[in-house]
Amino acid sequence: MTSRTPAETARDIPEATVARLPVYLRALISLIEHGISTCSSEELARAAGVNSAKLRKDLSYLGSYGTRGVGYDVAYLRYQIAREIGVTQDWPVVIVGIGNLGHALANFSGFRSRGFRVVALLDADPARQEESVSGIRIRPFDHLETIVAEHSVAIGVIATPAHAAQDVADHMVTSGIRSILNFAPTVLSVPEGVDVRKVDLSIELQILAYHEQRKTQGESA
Amino acid sequence: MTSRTPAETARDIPEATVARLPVYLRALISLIEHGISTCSSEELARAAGVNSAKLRKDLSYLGSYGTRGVGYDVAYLRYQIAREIGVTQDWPVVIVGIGNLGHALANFSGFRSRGFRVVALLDADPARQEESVSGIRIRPFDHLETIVAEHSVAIGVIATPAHAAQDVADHMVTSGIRSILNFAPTVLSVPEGVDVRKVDLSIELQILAYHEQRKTQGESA
DNA sequence: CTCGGTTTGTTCTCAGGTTCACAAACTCCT
DNA sequence: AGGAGTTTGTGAACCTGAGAACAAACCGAG
Repeated sequence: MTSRTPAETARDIPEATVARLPVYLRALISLIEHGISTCSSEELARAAGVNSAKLRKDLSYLGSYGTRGVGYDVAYLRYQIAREIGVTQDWPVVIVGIGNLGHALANFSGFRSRGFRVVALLDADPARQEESVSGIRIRPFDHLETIVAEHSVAIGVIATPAHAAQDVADHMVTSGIRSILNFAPTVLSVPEGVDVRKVDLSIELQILAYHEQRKTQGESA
Repeated sequence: MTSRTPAETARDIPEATVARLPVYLRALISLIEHGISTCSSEELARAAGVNSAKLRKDLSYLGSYGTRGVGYDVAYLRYQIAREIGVTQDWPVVIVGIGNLGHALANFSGFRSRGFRVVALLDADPARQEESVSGIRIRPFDHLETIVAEHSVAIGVIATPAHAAQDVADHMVTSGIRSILNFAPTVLSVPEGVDVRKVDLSIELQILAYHEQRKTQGESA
């Protein structure tokens, strides 16, 4: 059987699996670019950096898209995962806080090619509102609500300093944004129903430092 | 009274806890800046965005640094966590790939204040080697091995395009680097004993898109 | 010194995620 | 057509992590 109607496909996929689906998607695209049209779970798993059992179990949550004894049709699986994630059409995104990091994000071509379209760059500093980055003019932060309504923006990116982040998040929520990617090194509090994901550069480094310390510990002693 | 010798303190801290220690550290620093010298697990947990039971359990892996009926001495706990993570002294770091993101990372002041010191910026493109970013000149990529040896660099950051990342990682490993923070959207393969952490902007957005899609699904139907 | 109030550290239980291992299902060759 | 060889999908065991709940330990008042 396996998912006759689209509405029945998405059931309850474990969070850990959801976090890996984009990795599989990227691996599949890479395979396509290399002209590979079929692959086994073993091959795809290697390309994605996981083991094959986990890959197969992850895919089994989406449905039964492989063929036993053969493997997976790369293009077909790619479409199915993209559909499951929801990146078959582009999502409009706004970026708030166009400092160093904001610039880098605005210029990042990967967003465009992976299902996202930057519709606006916002900054509270009037001095920055003269500039434009990769063809998009920087606009005043208080245009947020208008822009969100106009473009049906559902996803916001915060790249401001830490002290401004909570205020930006509050405005995003009142404007109707329900998914936030936060690069500011601070804990955001948002109402129920709003998703926040955090990317924190120095935390990642500190985690590495911890392990590094344990490695070198034995030697120096 | 728990952990006489330093060698006995660090035992086997769960990975999930390690990932949260930097968050606690930041919350403690914030409390210090607000002039708070003592706090309960409840207060610290709120500042860190976790629940208090989890916080207490996490801290219990490090030792017994609180006082029942009172709470935690903020400054003392801050030092203990910093020591556990290993950021009481600065770690030298090199950044390879000084494009948009590399620039942003090089300018990011948070590294400096959180236990890391950027000792070199490297790029393979000779055109970029004229520039200097936040006072550090960009040097040719093949200086890597010399720099790593000279400054005892243990941590490397990759901010190159995807196609160059594996080659950079290989060179880092041969130079003696054993911890890598990878911003390039690709899976790195490294020998045993080398840690890689990955930060992938579009994957984070895709995870948000998945949940966003599920939220809006009910409405549009 | 004792008692009430407070907060930590820890134990126990449960949920979620990973890995193993194998039956089911497919292809290809003879 | 049948059998050998592959590869998927999944049931079950195992491991890691989260949360509730409580005993142990501390403070301060009287």
